[in-house]
Amino acid sequence: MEKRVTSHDVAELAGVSRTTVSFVFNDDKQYFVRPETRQKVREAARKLSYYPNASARALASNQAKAIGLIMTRDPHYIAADNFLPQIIGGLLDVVKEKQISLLIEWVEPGEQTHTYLSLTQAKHIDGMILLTPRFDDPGLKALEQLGIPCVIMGQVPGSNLAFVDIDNCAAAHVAVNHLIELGHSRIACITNARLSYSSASQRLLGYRQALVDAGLDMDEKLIREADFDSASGYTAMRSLLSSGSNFTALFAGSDTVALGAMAAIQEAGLTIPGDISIVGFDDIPEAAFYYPGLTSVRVPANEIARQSCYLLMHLMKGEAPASTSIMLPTELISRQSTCEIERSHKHQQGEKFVHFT
Amino acid sequence: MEKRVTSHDVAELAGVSRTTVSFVFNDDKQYFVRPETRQKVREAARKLSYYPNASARALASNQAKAIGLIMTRDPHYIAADNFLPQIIGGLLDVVKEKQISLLIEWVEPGEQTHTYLSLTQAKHIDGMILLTPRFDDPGLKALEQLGIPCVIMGQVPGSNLAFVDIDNCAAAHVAVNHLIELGHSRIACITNARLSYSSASQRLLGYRQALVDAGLDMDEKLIREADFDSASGYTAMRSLLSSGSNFTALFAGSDTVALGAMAAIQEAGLTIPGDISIVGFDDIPEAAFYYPGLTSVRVPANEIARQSCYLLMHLMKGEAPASTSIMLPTELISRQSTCEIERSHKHQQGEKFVHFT
DNA sequence: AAGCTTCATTAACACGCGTTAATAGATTCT
DNA sequence: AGAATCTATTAACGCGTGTTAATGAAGCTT
Repeated sequence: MEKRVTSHDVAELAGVSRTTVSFVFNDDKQYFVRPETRQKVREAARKLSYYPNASARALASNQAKAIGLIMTRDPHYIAADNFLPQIIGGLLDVVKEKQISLLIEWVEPGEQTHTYLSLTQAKHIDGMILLTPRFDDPGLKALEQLGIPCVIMGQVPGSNLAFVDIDNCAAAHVAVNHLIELGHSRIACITNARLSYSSASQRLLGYRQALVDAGLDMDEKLIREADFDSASGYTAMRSLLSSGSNFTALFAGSDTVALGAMAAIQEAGLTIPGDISIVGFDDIPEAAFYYPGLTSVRVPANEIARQSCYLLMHLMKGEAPASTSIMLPTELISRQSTCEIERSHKHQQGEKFVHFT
Repeated sequence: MEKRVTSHDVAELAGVSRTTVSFVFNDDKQYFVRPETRQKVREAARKLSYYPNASARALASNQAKAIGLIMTRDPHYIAADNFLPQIIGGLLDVVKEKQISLLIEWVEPGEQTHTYLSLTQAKHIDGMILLTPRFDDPGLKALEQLGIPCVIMGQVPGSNLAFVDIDNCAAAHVAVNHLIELGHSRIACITNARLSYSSASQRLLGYRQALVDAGLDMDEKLIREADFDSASGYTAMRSLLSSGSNFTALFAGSDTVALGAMAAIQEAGLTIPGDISIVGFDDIPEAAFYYPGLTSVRVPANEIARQSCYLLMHLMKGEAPASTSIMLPTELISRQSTCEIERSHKHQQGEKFVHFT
């Protein structure tokens, strides 16, 4: 069992005090260390392969140098979340640049308050990013009251916490309107999650408003709730198809759900977009490669992650950021899964498809 | 600025010493605390909403109570990794149960040794799980020498580190053999990543052996390297199609890559499996919903994650685990993307598809 | 009643580092 | 030359906890 190398050892080898070593390693501008001394310290550290102890550092400085990504859905659904890799990719980019660590945590329903407080009070992390919390999350108020640095990816009405989001309602409106402009009037909707998740209810709202604004009838029988994964989208579409209601288009709350729906449609012997046009949401990297290429609302996942991270770091520094709520733009990406309703009566076979991406 | 609540405060309120508080919070079996005293302490802690400081704890006990998931590919490709959510889901499950934290880190090529050492020596984490490191990762030797608790998801030849993996070569062999049994002899291959990743080279090896074992010709012109994402699979297939070589089946190193290839095939006006049969790898949750449903090798992602985590925790305790290398079984899941070669000459339109899942 | 054991609790030190106020040395100013 | 200023470095304390060896209390034996 080798003795651990401490700053004391480095100081000794370099012939300076521990304090100087600390100054060097923290690049303290305030206290000037002679370049020559600095060099000696660096070299001694290298020789001993010294790595400053993170816990001791955190304890002394009262900063964990870490942030947490907190997820509220349970691991089973996390596994089906095709959006997550993009988020993590974006986050990793920034935390690497800022030299801090990223913690990932899952909170059980009912345990929110405890988990949030325990994570921050225990100083495991300096701040947290909440990934799409639910409407009714009771922990949010606690976070707000205690003034804990926190950014929500998504929005929770009634909360004053900082957030980064897209305008789900408006984006859904655009998506559905696209279908309407193509001549569709019977448009089904499958949500991306249960409605206690704000993104799901917001997207549903946009769907409703688009129909209303276009003066179309709203048929509640054309609405289904899915549950994050493709399987639930598949089930929802089967239910729609067997319900007897007729429709010529679908607005899906996520690409993952849309994929399941597409499978159900094709399995039933119907064609896309010939019989049913589909618009998805998220524009995950795979959407362009689905068959047919899925028209979708591009959500700047990477940018959401990055902005959340930057915003959080501002809050952690105690700086008042320019804005505590950031809305990022979305864009409808048109591919082959949507077409004018007239075409639905034409023959669709042998059609060539061209990718837009 | 409120003063932080420490174990001292709790001790005071409960009328005991700080040591006793520590005993209570660590459920120390060795030192008996009277149930009555224990109760007093618990209540005092609750009243003050006391959360033990993680850094101080880590410093004093020399355990971070955290493990790290270390990824070697860069954020851009992490974003396209549909396998990741399953891994994270499985990991979260276990670490939650064991009451430890999960850190996620990305290491730059060239920085491996430094990053690994810094993470463990600095005691940010007690152990690490390396997600599919590359063949030539120089940091692995350092980890081995220092005896740092570490589990590899995947395999690196020449390393004695513990690992959890599937038999990539054998599984690929089975997958390709499936195509051969269906009568295919001209089978293309697109790897799931560059060959410096061991899973990619192992799967390619299985492909080669299957052809050899069946006495078929090996045509190097039918092999392409992809790069994790669907886009690279798409590009690879375009390259295959325009190369002039003819083939009636494809073995893709991952479902994500397979999806890109499928898009390229369909875009070229060819049908699956009519003109080209496809077998993927991973069996990600979406594979069943692709069009057509993708025949794939099921990799027990969740189980890999769980076993890795358990194994790592054994190593962290210093226990000698039953086995330091775990191989998990795979299974070929047959769906609609593969068929006998004879069918390729029949008319494929209007075919109904049935899902197996 | 003195000695021994068991049970419950505690005082005191250690963990490795950040940070402030103080010190010694070098330089400039009057 | 002496005082004042600046530069480079350090001694000493504190961060909040885990842990060991020691202490005291209580019960039991002889």
